Amino acid sequence: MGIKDILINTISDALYDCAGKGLLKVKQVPPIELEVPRIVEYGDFSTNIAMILASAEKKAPRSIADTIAESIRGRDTVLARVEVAGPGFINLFVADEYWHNSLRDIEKLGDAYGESRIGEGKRVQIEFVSANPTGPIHVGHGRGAAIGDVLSNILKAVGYQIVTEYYINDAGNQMETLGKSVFLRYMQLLGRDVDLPSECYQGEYLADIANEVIAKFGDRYLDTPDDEAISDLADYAADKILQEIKEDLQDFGVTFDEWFSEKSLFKNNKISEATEELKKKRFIYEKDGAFWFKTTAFGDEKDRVVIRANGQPTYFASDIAYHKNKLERGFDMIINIWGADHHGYIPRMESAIQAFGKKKDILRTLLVQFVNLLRDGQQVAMSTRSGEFDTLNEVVREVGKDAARYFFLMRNSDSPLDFDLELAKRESTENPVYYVQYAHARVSSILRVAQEQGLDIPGFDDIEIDLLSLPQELTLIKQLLKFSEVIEGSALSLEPHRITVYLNELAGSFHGYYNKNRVITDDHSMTMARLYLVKMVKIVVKNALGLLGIGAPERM
RNA sequence: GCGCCCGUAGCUCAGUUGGAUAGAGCAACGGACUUCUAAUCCGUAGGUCGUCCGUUCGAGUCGGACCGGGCGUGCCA
Repeated sequence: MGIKDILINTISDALYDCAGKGLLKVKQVPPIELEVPRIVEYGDFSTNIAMILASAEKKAPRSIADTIAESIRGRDTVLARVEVAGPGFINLFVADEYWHNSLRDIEKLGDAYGESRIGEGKRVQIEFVSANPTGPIHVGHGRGAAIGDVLSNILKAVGYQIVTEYYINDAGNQMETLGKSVFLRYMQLLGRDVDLPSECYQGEYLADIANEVIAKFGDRYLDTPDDEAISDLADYAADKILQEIKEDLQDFGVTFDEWFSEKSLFKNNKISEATEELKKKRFIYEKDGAFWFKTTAFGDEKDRVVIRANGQPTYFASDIAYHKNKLERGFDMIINIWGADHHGYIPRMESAIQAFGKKKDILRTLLVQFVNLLRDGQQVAMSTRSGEFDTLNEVVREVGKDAARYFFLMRNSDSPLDFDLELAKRESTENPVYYVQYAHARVSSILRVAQEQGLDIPGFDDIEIDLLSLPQELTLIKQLLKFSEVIEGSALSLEPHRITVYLNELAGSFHGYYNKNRVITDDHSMTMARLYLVKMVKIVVKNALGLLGIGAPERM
């Protein structure tokens, strides 16, 4: 049981006690809210319960608070002090002893410290990146990749069963365009005088692919019918590009459990199955020669075409079939991580989910705002079309995997991200990723020196825990013990950046403590106590960095 | 026009389910290395939380209007 639950029980018991003695009228205890006050003087936790009860009790909040506080003081609790303050807050000060003893959990759990079971083994599918195999992935995809990857780590840590998935858009118009682009490059390389129209992909990587095709198959596509050549070259290029995408992601520390092909939906008739089902359910109707999904029935602003007048299904049709497939796989939750430019599709997908008879909140969509890549203060243009872009791979090579991941994870995904390449490269105090890693390296160094001096790194039972009584030490301990709660909050809100924010704070506390206090001194008992504390810091920093997929270096 | 996201210190951003005196980093200024890692720390300065109304004991947080920025608003993907 966490400290919050313990305290909620305490308060609840006190309320019943007061009611029993006739001091309060309350019959049913309302939900008790516990907050962590911003100001240390207001205690470790604070409750507004007296203010909530005021109107029902017809008494001043402060007088109710006094009554409750008195009752709490009379009980055997983990509290050192209970105070009534302000308009009627009850401030609770947890005894140092409780915090000290809780360190044992960190030691005992080690690598598993921070994990929990709130996910109850529920099955969650999380789809991210899903970039079209028409070009290398760029930094925008990188942000989605980092967020999706870390989110899945976090959800696993709190007890969900996770399947990560990449949806490959290997069908539809963009494949045609890809094939055509490669074909034209191919012809150019073989000396034919053809232009590459602006609607084609312009990137140089397509010339590389065309060169490969020449090396493998010579000029044979000059004599095959255009349709066939384009189709073959599209397949060839898409495979090749997808391989490169996989490699880029791997270098970035991101792998997927499943690679789901859009083409497979067509092959297995899944598109027509899905649309037929919706027709039967009367969610699809015909108008102007096309078939429309009645998304307005679920609150969308207008109905959407699923099959064009020319008989071709739209991208939306594939997505409906894909999500139907996700539902059939029986997940308890489906998470989509999309670029913010796709926000208009959320009502559409929610409509599809509901049309298949599920609640729309089984689907949770995370919108990731754009990355502004800066180099020397200048914004770098990103467009696959124009051929000018900064690929994820280039960024990872330039700043390293750790810095890239950390930068992508620093901010709420709701906010656009300024990614300054120069800053991320700098090995200095301005660069936040080093700040955190340095904390880990420092702890490691202390432990190393201790061992070199023949000291055994102590366990809980080897030390006098009371010696850790400095305010800075208690702050540090409380922060360490907050870790599980941070992970849970991060999981429930789908906000991985909370981990980076937490890590930054924790590293700050540690650096401050380190600079003011020596761990290894002539005082053997104190040395052992502090070595223990520092070891706990190491565990938490390492676990947190592990969730982020960032290295925890022993030395820097 | 309509829809979604954002607006907090000079800059980049945190801010849990509404709580008491709004936080951090960078930049600026001033300090701390015969010491377990100075990739660090300490201090100073910096704010009408875009504006206005509302909800309430209490609003950066909830609601409405407006202003500013981003992105959507295809029988493209």
